[in-house]
Amino acid sequence: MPNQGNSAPPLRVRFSPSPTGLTHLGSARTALYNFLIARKTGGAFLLRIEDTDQKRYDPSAEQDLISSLKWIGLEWDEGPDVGGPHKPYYQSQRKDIYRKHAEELIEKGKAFYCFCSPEELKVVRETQQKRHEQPHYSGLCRKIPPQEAQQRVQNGESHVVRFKAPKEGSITVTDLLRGEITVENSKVDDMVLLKSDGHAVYHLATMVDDHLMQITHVLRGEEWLPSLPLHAHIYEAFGWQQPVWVHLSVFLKPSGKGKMSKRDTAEMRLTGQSIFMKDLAGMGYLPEGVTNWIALMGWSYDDHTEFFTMKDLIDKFDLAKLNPSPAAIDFKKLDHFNGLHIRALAQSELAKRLIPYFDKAGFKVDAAQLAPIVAIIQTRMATLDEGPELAGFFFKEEIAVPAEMLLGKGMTVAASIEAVRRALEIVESLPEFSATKIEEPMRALADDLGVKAGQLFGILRNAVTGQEVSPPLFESMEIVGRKKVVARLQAAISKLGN
RNA sequence: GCCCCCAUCGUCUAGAGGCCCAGGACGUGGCCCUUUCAAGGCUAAAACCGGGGUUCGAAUCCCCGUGGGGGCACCA
Repeated sequence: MPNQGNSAPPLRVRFSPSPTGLTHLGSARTALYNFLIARKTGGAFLLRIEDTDQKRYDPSAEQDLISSLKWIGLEWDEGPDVGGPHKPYYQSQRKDIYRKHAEELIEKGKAFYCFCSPEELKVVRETQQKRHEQPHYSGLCRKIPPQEAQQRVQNGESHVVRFKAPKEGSITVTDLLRGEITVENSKVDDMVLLKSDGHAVYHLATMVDDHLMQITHVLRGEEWLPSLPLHAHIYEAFGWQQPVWVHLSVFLKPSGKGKMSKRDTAEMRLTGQSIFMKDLAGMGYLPEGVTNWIALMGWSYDDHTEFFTMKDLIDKFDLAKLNPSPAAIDFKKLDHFNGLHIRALAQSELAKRLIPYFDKAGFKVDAAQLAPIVAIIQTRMATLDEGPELAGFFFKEEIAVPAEMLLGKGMTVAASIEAVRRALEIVESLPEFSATKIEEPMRALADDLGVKAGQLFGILRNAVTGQEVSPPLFESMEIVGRKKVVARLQAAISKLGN
């Protein structure tokens, strides 16, 4: 659908993760969609760190988060590291703001102080569960007269602030992807807004921040859908206008059965797959490939277009084409997209990105050395770490090739030796050692020997590259260079002779 | 147990009542190209969860069932 002149108004959106572990695919996609719609509409994308749970907050997770988002090319207009008009962007530093808002709600009679201890609460919850009821707050402290509650707070009694959820009637909230959702108010619990340590809980902190930071659209995970009615009530209690709610579907494990558990992710990493951005980067996936892949899990453009650069995505992304149903992750498809983006890379760029992988495999190479090689391996890689597997032989001084690999298909030892010997003669006598100049006499040699070209080339491939599977033979020979080819063929002859 | 969401090939999806005996992509099989492996081209198999409505007509709307997913904390 082409944009008809009067495009969408600029949206203010945010990604607000809680850094408690490594950044995974699901978070990355939520961040990506937020970023895309901000850029698309010329709006703003903010990053806000939800670190009100001091027990779970992990600074290294925050580092991982920032680097993961940057890796796929996301930039934020406001956030912890770049600042902005609504700072601070750490919820732990906004404690006073939340306290003030909690008090405002108490004054309005929309919240109350609760002095129930966690132990008491636990007992109530357990009996409710035994009775097969949805666990909910008993309502005990709701009845305490405000003055008395105020007094107890002033006396230093440990307390929390709870939302006074309406108990009559029902509430209808609208989600962009799912339409109207109506829930009985009796199902909305008196959730804790402010913990006894003075920190706000998500339900308060996020609503307050989204309002204060003038967020127009909330794109968040589907796991928040059950608390949407609560959130709508909180907005109403403050008298604020709600943002547009968009709940993105969750990612399911490859089997499609449930979302990834801690154990699943651990097992997956053992098999060389991972849902963590950090791992994906190390495994040789391109940020372009990963981005393309996750963008299409839950969003689509049309029937034919599947290859997207970030620029394309910004151009084409549209909230209206979001899909509400959960999606199973498929790593085969990642490989496909990654291959597509590897092939779309300029050769010089590919060479540059390949260097660290050769390095890791123990090959000291530079971009100039890699240049001719890239040309013949570019279509042969799904991930960058396949580079050294495919082309490591170019940089080895010696290659060890077992004798049985040097035997031509259906050929005797003697015939194989003869073939290599004759090929060696050609290699040594060629005036110009280039791929095109090598091929012709080698084909003639095969004819002369009475063997198929494939039989001869097979022996030579194994002798020169040490691999059954390699880039094209003659191009490889040219790059390896005459001197080394001669040495490797001589080594093959002596190996066969023993 | 209770609440909510979702439901098209194995997977990601197109489909907003007739364009659909359902299209694309990944994966899988076959063929072509080819010195191996890829890439590329062609091709095949493969789906509207079930039942009721509404309608001249339903993959598309409604209801029920079933299945799947998510949630029920002083975590986010």
